Order: sequence, then structure tokens, then C-alpha cells
Amino acid sequence: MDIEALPTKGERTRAHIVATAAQLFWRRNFHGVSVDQVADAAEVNKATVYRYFADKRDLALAVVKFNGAITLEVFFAATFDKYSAPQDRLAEIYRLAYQAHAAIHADTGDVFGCPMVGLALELGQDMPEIREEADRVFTQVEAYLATIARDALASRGASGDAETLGRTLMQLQHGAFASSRLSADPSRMLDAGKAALALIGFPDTPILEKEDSRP
Amino acid sequence: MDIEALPTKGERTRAHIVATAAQLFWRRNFHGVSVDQVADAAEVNKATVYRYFADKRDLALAVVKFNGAITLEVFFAATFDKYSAPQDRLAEIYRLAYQAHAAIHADTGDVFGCPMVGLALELGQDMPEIREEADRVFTQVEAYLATIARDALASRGASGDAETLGRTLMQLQHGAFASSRLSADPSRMLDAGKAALALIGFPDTPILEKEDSRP
Amino acid sequence: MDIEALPTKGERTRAHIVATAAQLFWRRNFHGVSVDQVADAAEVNKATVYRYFADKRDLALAVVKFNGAITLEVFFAATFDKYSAPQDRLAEIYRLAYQAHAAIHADTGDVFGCPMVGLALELGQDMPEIREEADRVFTQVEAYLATIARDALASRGASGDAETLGRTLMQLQHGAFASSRLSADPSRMLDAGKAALALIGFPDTPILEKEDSRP
Amino acid sequence: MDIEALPTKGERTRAHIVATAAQLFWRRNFHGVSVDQVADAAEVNKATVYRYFADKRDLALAVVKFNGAITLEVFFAATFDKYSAPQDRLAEIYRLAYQAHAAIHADTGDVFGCPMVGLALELGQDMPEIREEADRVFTQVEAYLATIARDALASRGASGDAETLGRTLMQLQHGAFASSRLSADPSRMLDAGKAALALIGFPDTPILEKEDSRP
DNA sequence: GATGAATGAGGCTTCATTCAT
DNA sequence: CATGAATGAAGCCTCATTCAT
Repeated sequence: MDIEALPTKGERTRAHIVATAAQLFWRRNFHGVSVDQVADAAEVNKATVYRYFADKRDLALAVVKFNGAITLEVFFAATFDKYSAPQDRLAEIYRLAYQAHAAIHADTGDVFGCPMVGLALELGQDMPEIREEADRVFTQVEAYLATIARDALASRGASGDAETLGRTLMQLQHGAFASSRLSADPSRMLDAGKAALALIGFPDTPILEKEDSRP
Repeated sequence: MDIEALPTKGERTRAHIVATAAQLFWRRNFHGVSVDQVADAAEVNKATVYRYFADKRDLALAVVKFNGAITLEVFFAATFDKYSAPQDRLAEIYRLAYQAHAAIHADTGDVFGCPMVGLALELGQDMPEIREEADRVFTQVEAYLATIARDALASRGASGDAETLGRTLMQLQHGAFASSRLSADPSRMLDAGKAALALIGFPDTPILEKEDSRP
Repeated sequence: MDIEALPTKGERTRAHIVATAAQLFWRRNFHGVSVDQVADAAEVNKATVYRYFADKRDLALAVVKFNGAITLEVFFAATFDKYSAPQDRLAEIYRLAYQAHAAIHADTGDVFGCPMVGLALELGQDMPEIREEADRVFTQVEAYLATIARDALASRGASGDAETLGRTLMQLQHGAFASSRLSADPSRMLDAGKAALALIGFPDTPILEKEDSRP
Repeated sequence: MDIEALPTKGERTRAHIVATAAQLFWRRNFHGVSVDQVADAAEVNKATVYRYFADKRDLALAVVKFNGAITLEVFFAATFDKYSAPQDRLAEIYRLAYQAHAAIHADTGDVFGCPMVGLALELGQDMPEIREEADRVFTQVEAYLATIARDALASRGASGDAETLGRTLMQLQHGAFASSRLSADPSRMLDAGKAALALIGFPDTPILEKEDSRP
């Protein structure tokens, strides 16, 4: 993640290209961004892009892996380190997602949804590796959410299938990204977050500090 | 919907092109299909496509409208005509979605997810009309689902916010399509269906005929 | 051959592109000419080239076929129509080859050799069809030369194997083109012509009218 | 020729690159081989190639010189040392050429013809030095063949122009390579060898050990 | 009115070559 | 000195779109 810390110049260049492409693909999709634009944005020559990636699709795969790593590390692992109560963890995850989207929305007026799903839907048929990579990431997401579910059931002394609930939470998370993007409204993320907290039996956990102050 | 029934030849040709493009865009995305391929598949000359649609994006918009109409009519309106109990309606909606995906999966080995979301994510940034059209459709979907929620709450004598529940059901439906496609596994649709039925308080409603045999 | 006479506009365009490319590939080789240059020289858009040829190599194959047809028709069939004595036919063939090369040499200072062999050597490993097409043409050339050999043996009442002699004449013809090009000297064609006429037993047949006037 | 014997490491590296490139250019042509591939095959860094050669074309020129040296030394000088009778010398030359091609054909299924002519035809227009270098080599080849012709005429007590015959033999040799490559059939070399031996008046000299058994 | 033919713009990719360590 | 890294210039090809019959 920390590009500066990479040992060789080549690895730094590669990581810089991936991070740049991730931004562009997220905002304008795979087909909406040319390799020229990636190279320009990354301030490298186009041939340098091809030194590190076999082709544009290979770059997309690297971007999906990059996004997957961020998702798992920044959204889940860090949250799990920071909080231990399941409702706090789930609230934090939605809070982070909401804040990220709200910031971008304030900046651009748009909501870009989940960058992995975007790429996987656009390229999945053409490039099964991308779909599979995304699937692998979401299997891990599901495991994190199942842990939250398990802990929540335990803390409430309730019985239930944590794996099934984990899957539902994961699907609801997909829906949160999709409906936020389709409606261009980041607050859909909060709706989903509340529903998710209700699903694990903690309906009143706040996600934002003063969130219910709006009419 | 019934192309044969349209009054003029022009309308039939146009509808035929839309239906053909809808299939192709669904399976191979907008950028994965050329206008040539649409014309070939529809067995019309390419210039004929441009007689009915200003450009390829205009065709995509027509496809989203077409898909929206099918969704609302075939999936929701028809289901509401056929069933009146909320749990039966919800089960039928997921049953239809599952069956459609399972058939395509058996045929192609792939799962293509929601065709509107696919196009909207691919073109949304470029073409706000498409995103807005999809949003409009899902607002109606949400209304149907809120009706189901309202009826379910009423039939159970339970209190709760049907609109909020409708939104959750709609987001879960998005998640069902997304995770089915990402995992290439239509049975994710059933997982979501069960969760949805549980959400409206009818957890034991079967979606398929003999699926409720617990081990 | 007569482009004007082709029935459809498309066929005329295609034939015009082939003829243009044949010139360019002959003078500057396959890799020395870009598709842009072919399109410019033919005064059509580059995409028009790709309407008629799958790719640049497919164009090269068409050029080899075109050159083969010219060789067989203009050099051999026409000569066989015009003359009946074997020595006259052989002399005419070398005369035509010499004159063509001498004219180009006077014009450009260069000698370009056999256009089929040029393309076949440049692309043969990559594209067996081209090598095979050229081989097919030279099998027919060999048959024409075997006929000359047979007639020559018969007219001299000599015995010998016309097929073997035909092959030698064909190989000598290859050598004539090669050594003319390597030395940039069209008169090597005359050297080979004289040797060929000697091989069929008519060593004193003149190829050019006053050719031995030079010191 | 013997790379190991070269005095300095630089000379050895250079010679090694040339020999490697000669193989690659022979089999896949000049434009079919990238400098990267040459460097990889020679197991040197690409910049090392540019240390020894101004550019890729300069490397090609070195390759032609290398091939010319081999041709003159291995094929002609060595043969002239080994045999003194003209028919033996000519037979040996074709034997060597045939054996080399037959071995490669057995190995790869392909016949690659004369490596100098290949490069000269591909680059001749672009790089006159290459054409001229090849021409220089073939002038020497022609001289060797004229010596054979002269000796053959003398040993048969026949009169005739040895220079002219030498040129014919040289052209026939070109034809032998060309038609072998175009037909992908090394035995064309033997056909030409027999014709060459007939031309110098020794038609029954065998090229291979047991090939003269007539049916 | 429908279609074969044509086009301009731009995308992806590769290559020979040079730089900087 | 040798090498990993970088680059500019093209080349091939495709696509959405329009023209002309």
C-alpha cells in the first residue's frame, strides 16, 4: 500500500500505475479510460505501462487485486483491530463506506459504487480471472461479516446461522453500493447500514454521530 | 412486449432490434458488442439500426427501458396478479429470478446478473439518462417491495416501517444479482430470497418446491 | 486484371487496393510499407482496406495471388499464345522480364526481383499460406517450362527428361531474379535467359534485337 | 568462426551476439525478431547489444558478413581443400547444402533457404550496404564456381566460357535455395545439384552415397 | 426506404532506442 | 561496465457513424 516503501524503482512505478488506474477505472470505467490516459495521469510513458502489464486487461486485474487489498485491509482488518463489539465493527464499516462516498459525492456530484464490482461486471464475461478475483475478495468479506454475525448472536445469547447471516450481510453490502450509485445518493449506504445492524440484532447502533438530526 | 402485435412494420423492426440488443448487451456488455453485431444478430442492415436510434447510446437507453418494462411487468405486475399473500409474491419473484438465471447458467455456464444495473454501471457516468432511467425503475421496484412489506406487517399484526423495509428488500435484491454474477452461482438468488422472506417475517416460505427439507 | 470491368464497386475497390499494395510491397517489402501508406496510395480510408482484408497479412496473400495471376497470364499464357516455337517462347519470357526490370531500373536505380518470392521469403515462416500460394504458382510455371523443354527436345529430335529440365529452368529463373536484385543489374536476367536457351538446346536464339552490340 | 578462440571478452560477446542473431534472423527474418529476443537468446542485456552495434540494422549487416564468411569458408574453401576434381567439389557443395537443409527440415518441418538472400531481399532497398555485401559474397561464390567450371572444361578437353558458366552455376544455386524454401522441400537442392553437375559435363556424379540407382 | 460502401478518429500494442544508476 | 528502467514514434486494427445509390 505504501508505494514509497517498495524496494525497487520498478515496483514503485508499477504500484503507482496501479493506484492511478484504480482511480480512473473507478470513476470512468474500464472502457471509458484509455491506456494513454492512464499513462498521462501516472506521468509515465505508455510503453512503461506495458513494461509492467501484459495488456490493458492485465492492468485491470491488478487494479481489482489492489482494490481487494484495500477493502480487506482498510475497511475490514483495520476496523476489526480498532473495535471488538460486532455492532461497532459493522457500524464502522458502513461509516467508512458512507464517508468515502459522501466525500466523492460532494466533490464530483457522483457516486461510483464498488470499484471491484464495477470492473467485474464490465469485464467478467471477457475475463473470468477478474470475476474470480472479485469473488475471492467477497468470500473473505463474507467471512468477516460472518464473524460479526457470530459475535452478535453470541453476545445476544441468540441462536442462528452465522454463515447464512454473513452471506446476507454481504449481499446487502453489494446492494448498498449498487443503489447508492444508481440513485447517486450516498445516504443509501446509511440505509443499508441500519438494516445490517438490525439484522444482527443491534438496530439502534448509530453509524454517524448526529445522523438522525436531519428531517 | 409482444413484438408481433405492434401495429406498424417500423415499430416491429425497432422492437426487434431492442430485444436483440438487450440479449447481447446483457451477455457481453455494452462495449463488448458492436453495432455491427447488433445488426447482424437482428438480421437488419446497420443503417437500419441508425434509422431507429440516434446512436449506440440511444439504443442502450432503449434497452434499459425495455428491461425495466419487463422487470416491472413480468416480474412484479404479473406476480402481483397471480398471488395476493405477500410471502407468496416475494417467493415468486425470487423463484422467477432464480429460474431464469439457473436456465442461463445451465446453458452457458455463466450468470449475467441484472441487465439494467450492468448497463447503468457501465454507462452511468457517461450517460446520466441511463442511470436515471434505471433509478426510476428501481424506485418502482422498491414501491412493489414496500407493498409486500406493508402487507406482511399487516398480516402478522406487526408494526414497522414498510418503506424502510422495502428499501432493504430492494437493496438485498441488488445484492442477490451481484453476488450471483460474481460467484457465477444462481443459487445465491435463493439465499437472498430466503433472507428476504425472513425479513418480512415469513422465514419458512419455500421458494422452490422441495427445498425446505431440513437435514 | 481489368479493374474497370469488375461488376460491383466493392470488387473494384478491392482490386484497386490489391494492385496498389502489390506495387508498394514489391518496391519496399511487406514490413517497409504500412497499411496507412497502402490506404493513402490507393486513395481510400484505412478502414476500407480492412473492409476487404482481414488484416495486413491477408492483404499480402491477396497480393501474392494477384502477382501469381499476372505472372501466369501475362508472362506465360500470353507468350504461349503469341509464339509456338519453344525457343521463341523462352526468349520472350526472359525478354519481358528483362524489359520490366530494365525499365524500373532506369526509373529508380533499383531492381526489385520477383515479388512473390520477396513476400514469400519475408512472410513464409509466419504465414504458410503465402509460401504455399507461391509454391502453387511456381508449380505451374514449372509446368509451362516443362512444356517448352518437351517441345524443344522434340523439335531437336533429342531425348531427355522434360520434367527435370523444366525444374532446372524454373530454378534458373529464380536465380535470375535473385542475382539481378542482389547486383542491382537487370542484365543478369539476360545472362540467365541465354543459359536457359542453351539448356533447351537453342543457344543462339537472341533475346533482344541488337543485344550483342555492346562491347 | 571459433568464438572461444577470440582474444578479448568483448570480441567473444560480440561474436556470440552475431551468431545468435544469425540463427534467429535466418529462421524468423529480420522483422520477425526483436532486439529483445536477440538479447534474450544471446543471454545478454539489451543495452549490451547496443554497445556492440549501432542499431539493429548494423547487427543485420554483421550477420550478413558472418553468413558470408561461413559460406565462403565452410562451403567453398574447405571443399576446395578437401577435393580437387571439379565434379567432386560441386557435388560436395550441394551435398553440404542439402544435408544442412535436410537436418533443419527434419527438426522444424521448414526450410529456410539462403540466409544472406533472405536478409538482402528484406532489407536491400532500405540498406544498400546489405545488398552490396551480399553481392560481394556472391561474386566470390561465382569465382569459385567459375574455377570449377574452368577445371571441368579443361578436364573434359572441352571449350567454353568458364565465367559465363560460373554465373549460371551461381544463379542455379540461388534457384536451389529459393525453390527449396518455397516448396519446403530440401530435395530441391539435390535436383539443382544434379543439374549443376550436368552443366559442367559430369552428369552422373553422385551427390549422396546411394542415390544413383536408376529404376 | 434499405443497403452496400466508405470514413475519421481513436484505441491498443510493439519496437528500436536511450537514460541513469 | 552492465543493467534495469524509461521513452517516442509508429504500426495495426476497430468502431461508431455517415454517404450514395
